[in-house]
Amino acid sequence: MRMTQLLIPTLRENPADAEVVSHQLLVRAGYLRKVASGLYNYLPLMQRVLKKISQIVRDEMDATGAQELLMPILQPAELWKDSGRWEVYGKELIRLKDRHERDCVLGPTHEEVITTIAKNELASYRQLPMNLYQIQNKYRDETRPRFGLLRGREFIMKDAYSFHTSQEDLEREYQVMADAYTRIFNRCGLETRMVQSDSGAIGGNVSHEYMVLTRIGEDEQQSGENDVYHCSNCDYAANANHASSILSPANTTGDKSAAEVVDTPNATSIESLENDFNIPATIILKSLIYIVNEDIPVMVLIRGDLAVEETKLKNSIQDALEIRLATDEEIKDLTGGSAKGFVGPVELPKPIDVIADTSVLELKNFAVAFNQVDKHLVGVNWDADISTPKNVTDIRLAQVGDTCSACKQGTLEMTRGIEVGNIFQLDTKYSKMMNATYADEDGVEKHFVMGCYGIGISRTAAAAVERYHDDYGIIWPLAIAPYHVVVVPVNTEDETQMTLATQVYEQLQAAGVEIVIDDRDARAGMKFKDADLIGFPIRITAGKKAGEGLLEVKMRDQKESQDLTVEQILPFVQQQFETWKPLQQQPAAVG
RNA sequence: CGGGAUGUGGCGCAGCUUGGUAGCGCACCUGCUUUGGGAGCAGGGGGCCGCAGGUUCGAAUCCUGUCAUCCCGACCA
Repeated sequence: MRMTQLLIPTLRENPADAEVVSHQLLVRAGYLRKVASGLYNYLPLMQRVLKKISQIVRDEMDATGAQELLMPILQPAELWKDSGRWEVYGKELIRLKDRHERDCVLGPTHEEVITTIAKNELASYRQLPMNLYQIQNKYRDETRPRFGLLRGREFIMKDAYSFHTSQEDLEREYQVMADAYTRIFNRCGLETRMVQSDSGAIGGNVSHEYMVLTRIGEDEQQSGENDVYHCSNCDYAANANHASSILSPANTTGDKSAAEVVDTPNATSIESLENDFNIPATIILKSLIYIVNEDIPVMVLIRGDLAVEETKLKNSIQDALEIRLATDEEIKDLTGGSAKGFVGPVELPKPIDVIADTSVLELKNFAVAFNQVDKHLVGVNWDADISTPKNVTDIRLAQVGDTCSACKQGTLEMTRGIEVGNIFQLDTKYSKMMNATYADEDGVEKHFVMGCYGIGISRTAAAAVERYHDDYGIIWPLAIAPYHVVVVPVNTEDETQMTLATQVYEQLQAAGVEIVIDDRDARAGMKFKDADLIGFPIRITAGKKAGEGLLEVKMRDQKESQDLTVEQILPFVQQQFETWKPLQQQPAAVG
């Protein structure tokens, strides 16, 4: 294509409303324009990148035997009421009414629709297993869209759904998908890590996320990244909302002491107890009150130095849709006049359900508040002073340095990553809710065992920019670049340069190379700046040495350039395709 | 949904405190000179100053309301 005919509106300055690098660069380089908060026009360059990524996804999905179809964005509310998610999904679900006042939704995902297809069209075990996928726009009414394409209200996603007769077959397909995902991201040039995760609103048992690893360790500004914990010894990796760990034991030596009351004026925090009253955080029993579904109070017990992981907590409470910390007034009401910092599981006016983290069981001679302001009990022991909690589970946020719960040898480290894919074992959650069944060998109707597998197409593009850029602009991996090559005639009025540039342009184009000729009557500096900003992997310049028949070839990710003749150009470019290897990351085994 | 900020040609911003007929840089159009890292000179076009009320002889500027956008938090594929 000729640059003069392309819509590539580059900007000299960063847009004022873009915070993260991928957003800034995609707007500046002419890929993206905002329509409204969280909604974007994908300009021609962006569309080409999205098509590249989509095609890689299609190739690999098709290679596994999955079949592509397309389901509607606009869906009837009935389906969502059938699955129960009309109530569960919350405000992120975009709901609207049609002219007949019928409730509708814009699909954030398509489990309901696909399960209906299975229900209606798959009648026999002979048709199973089956894996169906689509690449489609998705809608989520984010409370706060931000980070450009990393969290929009509309995004493009590949979503696949598989149907099976058994858990074993689901697990087989799950591994097939895990391997396909690794190949997909490798081909996109992205290093990913598969991590265990919480399955959230999608539901189900086992789930993993694919994270593009970005910065390591630095405490920089957020950019749509998540914390990823991984083991220094084995290949265990998990999202913060799922990571488990083995704690270094607290001080549990010594004889049991007798409990006594101490005055702790104004000790409303763990730090205060530690600093002002010399009570180590590791022997404090921290008590928090959460309100579940705006209704039911729950007391949460955890060791003083640890933090509650709220997703884990929510998952441990049956039917919990929403949880939050109690307000000061609620604390006062529930504890008979106590206040933050002095809440405890003893001497409550009315009993409150208690959920304890596993960390509290081994506490000995510990300190605890008992709903008396400015007082704590110390030297407390389970059973002797307080009955041991019955509802004990892992609800804590893992800490860097904790012992790995998988291999029990390594320690947990943390890195940051952008989630670009996820895979779930749904089991029979949706098929049961929507009563989707098939006839098995005995003629008995059984619920489909299901899996679902997502890849954020638009998010993957943004993640690639986050991962591959420099001060001058984007550095696309060859496989997902909008064009492979840009030819820059330094001076369009110089006939020698233009002739040579045109010759190369036509030759490469004829050979199937995706190429742009920058035929704008502009200064060389501007063309170079734009080429760097846009991120063409290969730049060919027809300049000073055009008279000698030489062109300057430079790779976007390298500093040096070399001079080649017209005859040498095509072999050189073809060599780049051959030597540009997708990452050779090995697929992970699903644990 | 809580806290904070901002809305002025396509983009980035000044002007607002102290009301008086809207300005700068980039981009755009014309001409000339330039042509290897975002050129120079000359000329030119484009703005209901987010929107709606109000105060005033007069409002981008002051007041009220409203909408939108962004940041922090809560939430999250």
